[in-house]
Amino acid sequence: MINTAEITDWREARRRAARDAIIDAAWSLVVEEGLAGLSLRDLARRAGITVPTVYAYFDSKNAIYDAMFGRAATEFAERMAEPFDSDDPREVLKATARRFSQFCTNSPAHYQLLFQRTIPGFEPSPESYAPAVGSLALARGRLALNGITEARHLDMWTALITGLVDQQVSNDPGGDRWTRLIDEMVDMFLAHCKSTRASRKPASRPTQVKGVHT
Amino acid sequence: MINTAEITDWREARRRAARDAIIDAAWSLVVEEGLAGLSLRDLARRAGITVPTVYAYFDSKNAIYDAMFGRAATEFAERMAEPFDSDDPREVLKATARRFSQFCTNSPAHYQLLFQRTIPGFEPSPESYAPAVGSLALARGRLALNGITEARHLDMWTALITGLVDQQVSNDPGGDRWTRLIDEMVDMFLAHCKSTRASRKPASRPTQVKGVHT
DNA sequence: GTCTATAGCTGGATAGAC
DNA sequence: GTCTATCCAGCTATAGAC
Repeated sequence: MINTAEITDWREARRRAARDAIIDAAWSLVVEEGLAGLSLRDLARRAGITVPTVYAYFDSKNAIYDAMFGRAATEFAERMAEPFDSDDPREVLKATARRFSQFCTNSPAHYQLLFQRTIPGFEPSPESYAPAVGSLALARGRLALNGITEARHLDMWTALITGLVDQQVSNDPGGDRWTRLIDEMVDMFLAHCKSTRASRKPASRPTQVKGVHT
Repeated sequence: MINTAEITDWREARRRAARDAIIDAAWSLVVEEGLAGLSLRDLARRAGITVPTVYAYFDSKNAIYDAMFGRAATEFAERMAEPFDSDDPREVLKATARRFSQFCTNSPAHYQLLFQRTIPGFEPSPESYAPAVGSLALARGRLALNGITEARHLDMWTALITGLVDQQVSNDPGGDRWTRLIDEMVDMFLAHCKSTRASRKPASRPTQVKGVHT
């Protein structure tokens, strides 16, 4: 005997698989052609379907961007959550920075969609955005292991790392002119935080997280 | 008696003025609507002319981007070259960073065109790019006044400053959550360079400038 | 759900009269 | 040099048959 709930589950699984396949095609296309060059025609062709079929699964192009964002954010969170070889807090921090930069330089398109806001009308939905928040908390914890807890220093950390990545992607794509500076940057940062502990006054006004960070 | 050289000069001045007016309109439009939203129709309307007239002065849309780049690079170079109140090298460096960030946060569109490479088929011509090279030399000189001469440290400097600006523009537009960290960042950077002088081995392989930096 | 066919629009760029 | 008028390519999105 078959109940209706089973049928519903089965249908929803099929539907999700189809959606996933479309997002697969979208990412493979965007990695090759760039984020701006994504068109529904090309996407449909790559996915082996037609444009109206795409619309059977996504309401609009922005809905596709949103699903792409969610996929990328999940992959990013998983990558950053993987365990490290070392237990030394400093090494963990360096490895974190290296992972982040590797993720971004491997695919500038991922970096662009997740961390820069370059697509005109698009903002990620809270659901797609959720995994990124977890990653930020993770980074906060790894900084805390190094005795860094001030909000000001967390902002400095994100600026340091994204600055390296940004220069690398913009001015030396495929190279390592900036990424090879990661270890030195982290050492500099840790030395600074240690030396200024309780010597500078902390940031006075409350800050709010608006974007995705390491 | 009128000679032909005078007539030629006069015509060229007129032509240059007309070109300038079009670039004026282009920038005013881009500052309002964003860099990606520039269309020749809107541009012509804003400039009070028609599309074919635009083509009488520019061969293509990319030629317009190039002229916009040249204008922005010149303004940037002039701004960065203005004298400072203090003679203290450290203060000069901080003021340099503040000026840079102010220029970028005042108009993210300028920042995007000059320092990020987000427009698909566009690369600036050497002529438009020239002023930026001068600014880089200027920054190198100001770092040298602080005893910083290694190429590695110059790259760290550009990463630090653009990182702050990037986070500011992306995640707290209109605010100062990151820009207010400039002084602390510069102090951290100077302390690091001082402490590592002749203690770390210098970067081994030669580096080449591909992009515009501070 | 998937297709063919097409609407409806906006983009860059041009022809040709004046 | 400046216009009117137009071309043509690309885009997102939809109507309607199956």
